[in-house]
Amino acid sequence: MRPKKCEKRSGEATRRRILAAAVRRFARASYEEVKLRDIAADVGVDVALVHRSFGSKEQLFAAAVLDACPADLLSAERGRLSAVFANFALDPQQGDGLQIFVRSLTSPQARNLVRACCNRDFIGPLAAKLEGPGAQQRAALFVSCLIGFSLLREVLRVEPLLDDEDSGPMMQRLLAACLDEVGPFSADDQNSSQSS
Amino acid sequence: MRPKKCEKRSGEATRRRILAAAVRRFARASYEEVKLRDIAADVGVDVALVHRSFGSKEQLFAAAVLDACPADLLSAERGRLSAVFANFALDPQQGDGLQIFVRSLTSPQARNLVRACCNRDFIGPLAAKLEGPGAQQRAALFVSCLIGFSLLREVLRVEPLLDDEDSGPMMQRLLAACLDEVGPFSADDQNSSQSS
DNA sequence: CTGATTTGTCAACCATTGTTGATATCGCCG
DNA sequence: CGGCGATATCAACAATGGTTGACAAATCAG
Repeated sequence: MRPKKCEKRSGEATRRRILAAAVRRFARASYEEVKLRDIAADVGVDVALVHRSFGSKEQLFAAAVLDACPADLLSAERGRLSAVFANFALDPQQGDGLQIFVRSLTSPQARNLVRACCNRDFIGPLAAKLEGPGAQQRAALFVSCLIGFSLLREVLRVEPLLDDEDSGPMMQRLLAACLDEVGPFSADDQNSSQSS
Repeated sequence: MRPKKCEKRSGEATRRRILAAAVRRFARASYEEVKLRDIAADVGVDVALVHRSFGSKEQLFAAAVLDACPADLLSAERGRLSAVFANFALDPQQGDGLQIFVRSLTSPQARNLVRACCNRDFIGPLAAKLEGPGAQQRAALFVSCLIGFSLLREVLRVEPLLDDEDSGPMMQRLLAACLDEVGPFSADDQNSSQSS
């Protein structure tokens, strides 16, 4: 039987430290770039411990994604979503949640997991807050803008997007346009149905 | 010295076939996923030849990016940019140009090259077509939307974005909004053309 | 034909990296 | 103390994949 007051010596504590280090690494480099040995070095333990603590690199990555997922972002009320997300996109330090997504988007090992997270934790809840036709599509477009922006800004570091003063309002208006689809977007697609 | 009318037997021809195979591979998988041995198998030659023909994997990738860069996209006149790009984003077969970008965005070996290409071949010319303040920023935002959309649609295959009927007009309006952004995403622009 | 140059192949190298099994060490219980 | 389980280390494995050098074969000059 497992001890109840246990987890004293280390155990769960080091596991958490490993997870934290993994989140930091995965948020700053792609899946392939991150080596288990680097994470181990961050924590100060052996590679084997990192591996054994989570089973495999993929499982560690999965745990990191779940741990860093900024679920609270979506608690913002409908009218403030664009502002909240725009600020979020501008501040990479605020959370590694989006970065860990963006960095690993093109990694084959991470793709399925990232897609699931993207649907479940972003597009789904977002669409639930929107009304009107094409809620799913608009939510997905919203997320794609957010990710594209973060990608060019944080990963590629494209210069025109680095300035917060300029990018902030612009980004917010763009996101609002995705959501409020009444204005520039609506036109006449009443016929379109929300599939799936 | 090299023969003048030469390049008949193989030489340059196989080099081209290798490059074509590389473009196809790099457009469908990330830098790390693509193995030189796969490209060699596509063409029907040995790995060593692929390597020796281009010097290294990185140089081959660079050649592929340059080869696939859809520079002609920007020849569209100002009023049709959003339509042209929206259609382009919807049709992955039309060219591997955008895909090869999107796939390799997060690859460390490709990052510098991709950023350079992104600035030189997309944002720069695009900004030159825009007037008003923040042309660079709007062009960058335009490209980020395009890339984010392509990423979620083609790489991640997020469902709500897969339907051309829904995504097409939506994407076009979003891109137009990036370009026209004189005020707060002017509410009424019915000038956009529904093409194709 | 002979020899040199290009074009291509074969096998091996080498570094990287996730993974695994044997082993030591610490905390605890009887 | 002596054993037990969790914790952690070490060394080694195995597979991958880019790279390299020696060599065969085709092409062309003379």
